[in-house]
Amino acid sequence: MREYNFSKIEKKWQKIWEDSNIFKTPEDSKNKFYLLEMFPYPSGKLHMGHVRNYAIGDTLARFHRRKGRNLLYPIGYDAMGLPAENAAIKNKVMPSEWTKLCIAQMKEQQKVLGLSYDWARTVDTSSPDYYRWNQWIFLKFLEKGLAYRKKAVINYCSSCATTLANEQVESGLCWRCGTKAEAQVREQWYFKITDYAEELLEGLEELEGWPEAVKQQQRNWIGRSEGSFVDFEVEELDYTIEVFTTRPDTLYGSTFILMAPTHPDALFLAESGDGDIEKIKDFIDRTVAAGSSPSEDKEKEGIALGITAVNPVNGESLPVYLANFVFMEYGTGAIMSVPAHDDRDFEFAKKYGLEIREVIRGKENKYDGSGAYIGEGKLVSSAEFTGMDSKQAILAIIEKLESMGKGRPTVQYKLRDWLISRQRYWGTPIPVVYCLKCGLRPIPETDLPIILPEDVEFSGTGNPLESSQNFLKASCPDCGGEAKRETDTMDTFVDSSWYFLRYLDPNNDNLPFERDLADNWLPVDQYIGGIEHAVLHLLYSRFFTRALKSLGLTSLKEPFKNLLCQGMVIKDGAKMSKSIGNTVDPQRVIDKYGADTARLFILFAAPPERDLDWSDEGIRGIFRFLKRLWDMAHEESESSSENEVSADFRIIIEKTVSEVTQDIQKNFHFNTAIARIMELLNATRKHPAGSPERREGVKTAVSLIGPFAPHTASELWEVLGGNKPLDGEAWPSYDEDILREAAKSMEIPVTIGGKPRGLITVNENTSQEEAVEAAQRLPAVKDFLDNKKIIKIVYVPGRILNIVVGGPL
RNA sequence: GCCGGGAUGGCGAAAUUGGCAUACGCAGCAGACUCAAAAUCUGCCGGAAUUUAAUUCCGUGGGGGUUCGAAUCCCCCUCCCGGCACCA
Repeated sequence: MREYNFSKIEKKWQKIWEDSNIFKTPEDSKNKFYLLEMFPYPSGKLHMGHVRNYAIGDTLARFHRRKGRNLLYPIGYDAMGLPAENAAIKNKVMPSEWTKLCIAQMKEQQKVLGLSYDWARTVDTSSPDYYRWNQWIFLKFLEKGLAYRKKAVINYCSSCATTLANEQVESGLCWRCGTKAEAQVREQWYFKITDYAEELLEGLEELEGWPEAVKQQQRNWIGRSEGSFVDFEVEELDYTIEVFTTRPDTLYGSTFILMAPTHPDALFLAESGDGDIEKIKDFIDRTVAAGSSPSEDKEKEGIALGITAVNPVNGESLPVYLANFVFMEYGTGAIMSVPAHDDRDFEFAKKYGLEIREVIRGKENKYDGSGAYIGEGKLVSSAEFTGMDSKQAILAIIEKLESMGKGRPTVQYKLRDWLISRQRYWGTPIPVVYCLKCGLRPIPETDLPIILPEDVEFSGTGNPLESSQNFLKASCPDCGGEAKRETDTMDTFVDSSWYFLRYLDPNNDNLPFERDLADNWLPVDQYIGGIEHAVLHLLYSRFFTRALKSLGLTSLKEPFKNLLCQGMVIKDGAKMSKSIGNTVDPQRVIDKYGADTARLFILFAAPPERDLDWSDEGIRGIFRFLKRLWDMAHEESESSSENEVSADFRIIIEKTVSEVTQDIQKNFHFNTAIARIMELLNATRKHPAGSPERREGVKTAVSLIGPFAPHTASELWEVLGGNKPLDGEAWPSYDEDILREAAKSMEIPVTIGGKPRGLITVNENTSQEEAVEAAQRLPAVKDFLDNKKIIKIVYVPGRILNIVVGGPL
C-alpha cells in the first residue's frame, strides 16, 4: 500500500491546478457566485487567522463550483500602510521593494495551502495601476463635494506620526499601535460619509445575511437621534445660541446653557459678558489640550461666560457656561441643561451650585433631589404642558417652538466625516496642488497617476514626501505658475473600500472598472472576514458603494449580500499573539501534517463564527482520519462496483450526502459536515474490504471531503478510478425518495411522564393504539405501568410516545 | 453605564418545530498485534447509589415558571467575551 506522503501529493495537485487553469473565472455571470475574503495586509508571513479565513473560503469555493455556480474567487493584497514604511526607516529599504518581497512570500504560503483562487485577477493596491484609480475617484468625489478640506480638532497618533479617522480611535487609543490619540487642530481632507448617514443606517435593514452584531455596531456608530433645535437669545448682544436636544419635554426644567470650549463663537460671546476673559481663554486651551481621554471619566469642568440667554417658552434668563464635556462636533455644540433629568447636567449643577428643577415625574410621587431622573413621565411645573406624558409633550413643545419661530425638529447623527489625510509616504498621493496664485487646484484626470517619488528620505520624523524636491515642485494646471504639491496621502482604508470592484476588471486602463461587469457580478454573494472591521472597512465600503452609485459608476447600493465573521484563533485561553508567545506557525503545522490536515482541523474544531481553540492533540486526530481514508481508498483501488449496496447502507449514504450538503450551504456548519463524513467512514469500516458497501462508502466520503481536504481527496478520487479531476465532478446529489421512504419506518422513544423508558419501531401508519400496545410489550415499560393509572397519552407520530401515569389503581 | 454574543462531560463541541442530552473528535482506561516501542485495530468512557450485573436517581451557569415533555420558550439572577463610552 502506498504511504500517505502528503507533501508529495499536495505539490502534485497544486501543479495540476495551476497548469490546467481550472479555477479561472467563467466569462458567464449567469448563475454567478462572488466569493470574497478580506484581502490581507502582506506582512510576509501567514498566521492562523489567515489560514482560518482561507480554509472557510476555499471550502465554500470548491463546494459552489461543484454545485455548478459560476464562481468568482479572487485574492489580492492590501499593500499600502505603515509597516512597510517603518521597515524602510529601520532597514533602509524602499517600501515598494519590501512590499513586493512580502507579497511574494505571502503568495507562496497561500499556494502551499492549495487555495483555488483565480490568480489572474490579483490586485496589489500599492501598484500605481491600482492607486491611480484612488486618485481618479478622489477627483470625482471632489467635483461632487464628497471630498473636502476643513480645519477641525482631529485625532493624532504621535507614534504613527499621522492623523486618524474617528473610526480608527478605539477607546481613545490608536487602533493600530495603542498610543493615546492627541487632540490637535489641523486642516485636513475629509470624505463626506455623513451625507449617507441615513442611507447607511436604513440599508442595514436589508442586510439579512449579515451578523446582528455587526449591524448593531454600525447602528451605534451612526448614532441617529431625533430631537429639536431650540433658539436661546443672548440678552447682552444680538446673538442666538442654537441648542440640540432630544428631550424638548424637559425645556421648562432648563436652568443653564452649556457650550463646547471649541465653539467658534465662545470667545466672541465672552467679550460681551462680565467673565474673566483670560481665565476663559486658559480654560479653552486646557480642555483642548486634554483631548479625549481613554476609559476613566474626566471630571466635569466649566466656566461662566458671564452672559445670559432666554428660555423661549418661559422667558427665564439662563447663565451660559463653557463645559469640557460638550462636543462641538455633535449637534450644534451647545446644549440646554436640565439637571433634574440628565446625569451629566446634574453633576455639573451640583458642582457649580446651579438650580435643579423637576419637570418630569416618573412613578415616584416626589422628586428627592438625590440624582437625575432620566426616564419619561408626566410633566410638572411646565405651564400649559403640565400633566402631559413625555412623548406627547415632546411633540407639543416642538410645535409651540415652531409656531414661535424658536425651534424646529431635526435628526442628528454621531457619525462624523471620514478624515482621510495621512502624513505618511506609503499611501496614495492626494492629487491636488496649491498654486501661489490660484490656490487649491485638482490635478487633471489625464495627468494621473501621481506616482510616489523614490528620492525620499525615511528619517523617522516628518512626512517623507516633504523631502522629495521633485515631488513637491509642481506647476499649476490652470495658470502654469509655481505650485506646491499636496503631501498628505490617503488613508489606506480608501484602497480597501472598492478593491472588490477592481477584481472584476483588474487590467482596465480607462476606468476603475467597467460598469456592466459591476452590475453583473455584484453584490458579493459571500464575504468572509474578521469582525474587527465592523465599523471600519465594512462601513467605508458601504459608503463607497453608495457614493460610486451617485457618480453613476454602478447601480448597486450594498456591496456585500452575505457576511460571515470568523472567530479568533485562541491558544491557552488567549488570542494568538507574539507578545503572549502562544503563536502556532501555520508553516510548521503544514510541514508536519500537510495543508489538508491543517485546513480540516481548523474547520472541524469549531463552527466558523466562534473562537477556535488550537489543539496540537486535536490535529493528530484529524491526521489519523485522513490517513485512514487514504488506506481504505487504496484497498478499494482495484475493486469493482458491480454489485448494489444493501438498502440500509444506501440510506446511510443518501443521508450523509444530504446532511453534509445542508451543513455547508445553510449555515456553514463545516464541523458537523466533517463529523457526518467521519460517521460515514466509521459505518463503512464495518463492511469488509472489497464489498460494494466498502467501495461506495469510501468513494462517497472522498467526494464529500473534497472541498475541505482537496489534495488528498483529488488524489484518492484518481486512485478510485475517477476519470475527471474531483473539482471537475458535480457535487453528489441525494435521492429524496429514498430518504422519504426511510423516514417512514423508524424507532421512536417511549417515555413515561417524560422519562425515556424504551424504544419502539413504528411506521407512518402506526396508530396510537398500536404504539401503546407495542410499548406495553416492553418489559421496562410494563414495570412502570403496573398498578398505575394511565392519565394521558401523547403520541406524536414519528417522534415520541409519552404515557402519563397517576398513582396506584 | 448602554448595546451585542455566550455558558452543555476531563477538553473542542453536537442536538430539526419543544420530543432518546452529550453525535463527531481529543484526552484517558482496558485489550489485540509486537521481543519491545511506535503505528494500527477492538472495546469502555457525565455523576451518584445499590457491595458483580442490571437498574434507579441526579445532571445542559443559578433560581423560578409554562408544558404530557424544556439545553431549546417566559421571568429573575450570576459569570465570561466583544463593541461603544459624557453624543445632550
